Amino acid sequence: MRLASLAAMTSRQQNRPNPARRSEASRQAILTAAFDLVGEVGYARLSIEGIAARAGVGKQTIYRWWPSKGAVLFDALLTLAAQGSDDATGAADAALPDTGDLERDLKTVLRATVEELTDPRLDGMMRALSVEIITDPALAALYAERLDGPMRKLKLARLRSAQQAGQLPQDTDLDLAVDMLWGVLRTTWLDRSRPLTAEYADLLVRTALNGLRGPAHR
Amino acid sequence: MRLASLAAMTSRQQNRPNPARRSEASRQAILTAAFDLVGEVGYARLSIEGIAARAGVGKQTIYRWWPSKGAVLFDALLTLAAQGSDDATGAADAALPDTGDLERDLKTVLRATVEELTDPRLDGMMRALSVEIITDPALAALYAERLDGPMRKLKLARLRSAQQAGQLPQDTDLDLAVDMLWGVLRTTWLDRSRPLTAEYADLLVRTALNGLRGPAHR
Amino acid sequence: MRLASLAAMTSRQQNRPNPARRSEASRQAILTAAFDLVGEVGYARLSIEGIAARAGVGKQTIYRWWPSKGAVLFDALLTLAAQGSDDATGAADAALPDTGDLERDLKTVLRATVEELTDPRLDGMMRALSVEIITDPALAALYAERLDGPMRKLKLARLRSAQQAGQLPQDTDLDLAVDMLWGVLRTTWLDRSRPLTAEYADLLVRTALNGLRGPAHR
Amino acid sequence: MRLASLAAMTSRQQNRPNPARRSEASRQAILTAAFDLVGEVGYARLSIEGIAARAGVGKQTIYRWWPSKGAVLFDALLTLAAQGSDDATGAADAALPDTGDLERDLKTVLRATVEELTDPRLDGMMRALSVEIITDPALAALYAERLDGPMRKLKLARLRSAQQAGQLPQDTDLDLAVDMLWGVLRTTWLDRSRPLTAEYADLLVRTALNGLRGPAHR
DNA sequence: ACATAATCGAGACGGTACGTCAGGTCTTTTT
DNA sequence: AAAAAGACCTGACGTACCGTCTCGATTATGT
Repeated sequence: MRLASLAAMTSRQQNRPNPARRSEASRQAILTAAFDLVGEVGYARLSIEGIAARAGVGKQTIYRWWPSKGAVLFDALLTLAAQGSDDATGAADAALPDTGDLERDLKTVLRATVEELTDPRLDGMMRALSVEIITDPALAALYAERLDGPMRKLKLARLRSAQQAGQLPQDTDLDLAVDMLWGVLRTTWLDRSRPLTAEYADLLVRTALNGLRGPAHR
Repeated sequence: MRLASLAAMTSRQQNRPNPARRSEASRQAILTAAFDLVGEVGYARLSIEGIAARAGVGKQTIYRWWPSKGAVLFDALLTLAAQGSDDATGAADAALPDTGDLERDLKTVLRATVEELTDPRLDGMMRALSVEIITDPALAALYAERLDGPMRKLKLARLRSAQQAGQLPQDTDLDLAVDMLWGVLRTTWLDRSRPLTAEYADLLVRTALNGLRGPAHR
Repeated sequence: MRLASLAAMTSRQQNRPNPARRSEASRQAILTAAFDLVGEVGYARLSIEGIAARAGVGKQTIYRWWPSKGAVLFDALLTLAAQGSDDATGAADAALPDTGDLERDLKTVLRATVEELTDPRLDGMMRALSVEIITDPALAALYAERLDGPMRKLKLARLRSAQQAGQLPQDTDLDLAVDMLWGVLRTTWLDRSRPLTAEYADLLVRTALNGLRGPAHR
Repeated sequence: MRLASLAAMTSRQQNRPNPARRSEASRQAILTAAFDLVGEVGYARLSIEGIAARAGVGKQTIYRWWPSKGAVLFDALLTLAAQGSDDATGAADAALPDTGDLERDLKTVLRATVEELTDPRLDGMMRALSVEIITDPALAALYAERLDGPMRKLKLARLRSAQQAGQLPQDTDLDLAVDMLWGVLRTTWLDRSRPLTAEYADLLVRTALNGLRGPAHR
């Protein structure tokens, strides 16, 4: 899916502005302001006016380019993720660690996720985005495609590799497997039902792999 | 925990009103209006003013007894749940089915949950409440104690019964087990990442019990 | 006019309460609270609820006996005036000073009025009552009859005495004369257009008596 | 005094809005609505919300430009007066009639004032404004400067002219003279103590000029 | 002397309006 | 032509009081 069709999904405006004349400085300022503010005041008190004021930008500049508060947030995270990836050799080549030991690799990755969710800035941002996703199916679809999708691909790739190595059965539903690992983590984080620690990540990986009935003697 | 301490957690007001003089008719009208409206207009467009108008009640009567929109929603669901339980022999005696066959029983229960989440009225209500819980830690605690807590107790009881019957290992983390069943279901529902069907429920139960590595030869 | 007919004018209630059972303590408390509060917070922020709270009285006790905020204020001033008169030999016998020298006597009385209007408590009270009178014709009539009326009688009596003594022409409109003295004073006070001083009172009396054209050579 | 300093007196807001971008249409609509409503429902039931609704304007647009209900009323009257003056040769050139006969001229003017106060719309408006002036000293000052002030100047000019013509003594306090004529009229009107007629105006002028002691033989 | 009925304090209730905040649109001026 | 600025209409917020209405808990007779 290319940018044009994405814009079609995102935008509700008739007289589409000309992206070529867009001010990159304003775009960056808005995204940064949104990210900072959601970390400072939380989702509930985040306002478009606040973002505009913080970014030193007219409100219309936001409304011109984004259809909703959630879209700005979404874009902020997307940009952030892209910048993060740029540190490495590029997003396309990114992959989860594959040492051959599935359990060890999963623990590594889930520990990293736990750490991210513990950062208060990312916590605020992710919660805000979660709210938007729950509320707005269109944004949820966008999220699934642009943010969650690429990540899920990497996860599935790692699991498929394990499947090919005979460490997972051929008939395992890999999408469900992803949910059973990262989905459970996400629920626990959203509900704050237990502290997110490395130990919890480890336990989660072990239990998901072995099942509730426990490890078989292999 | 008794009502007094619950009220202490819920209320932020100084001059606490006298619950003895509370109008039960208004309380019911507000809860019903909130439940109906969240189903009709969705969470984003739900307003206290709207609830008050629909219920034929002054705004102050809502603010007098609930600290936030989320608390009203929460109470609406709680009341609904209580009424639901009253249909049977009473909430106290409620228990999950226990035929001795854990897998079968879990499938029964998760299928029922799937059905509930498919009802558009409950869907709207639960999404609204989820948003509030994500946003407001105080409400999350209340939710954990009053709504999720009792349900979780029943789930844990069923799992413990299986543990005692030797169908689950003694060292299984039962709280994690609950998250691995219902938490995954909740994530899938929140993200709308796949259709919620009875088959999905069955697959989920099977996978969670056996683990991603698949069933062992026992 | 007796109390019964006054009550008939004042009250709008159907089931008239029994005055014999009325709590004198509450009545006093309400009147005092009203008087104190109007001095403290001014007319704009004076509320029935505030009076009730300050008086330690239920709101209904106010609504039962007075038809409006203005009526309470009016009653407070009336009671106060009555108590003031009781210090002397009684309201009925009260009279303005009559030394035979009209100008001197008028100056004495107007200086006293100036002093009263300078007291912040009476100032607040009188302003509040003025507002009510301007707004509510019924209350204005009541005021004219019960408060302004008796005072005006005394003033007219003093002027008539001067008339009989040949100090004022027979055809002088005495009501207008009263307005020309006390009415001008009231306007100046209401508008705060100049400081109210004894000198001003003197000047006013002199000018009103002699006319703008100045004293004739008699 | 220029507009800037007037605004400084009137406004209590921090982030002063930019008057250059003000909507003249909204301003007119608000003033007209206020004037009409005060005539229809009276001062007591006049509300900012009502004015906004009638004017088809957001409440904030009123709060942005006026500090209080009274200020709106005040402005409405001011605008009306300005429009009234524009019918003639302009406000600057306005002057009271000066035929050389002071008594005749004063009677003419006071009769006109009587007529104005008899118009129910102006009556309602003026009563409302009077209430605000009594209550709010800041507004009283504004009134004294912007509405009463200019009128008083004209009155004083006419009286000074009479003084120079030898029709009034040099030492007459002209401000007091104004109060003795228009102030008495105002009191009578506010209290509704007698019907306002042309005859009353004539009597008032005669009595004020000649004094209560009556005309001297000149 | 006691039953009876009304007043009392208290305050919850359905309302209206307050003054504020933000949403999303529109217009003006600057870059 | 986009951007900064911000006025505009709209709608909801949470609060303060309005005047009415129930609640027990005192009185205060009147048989």
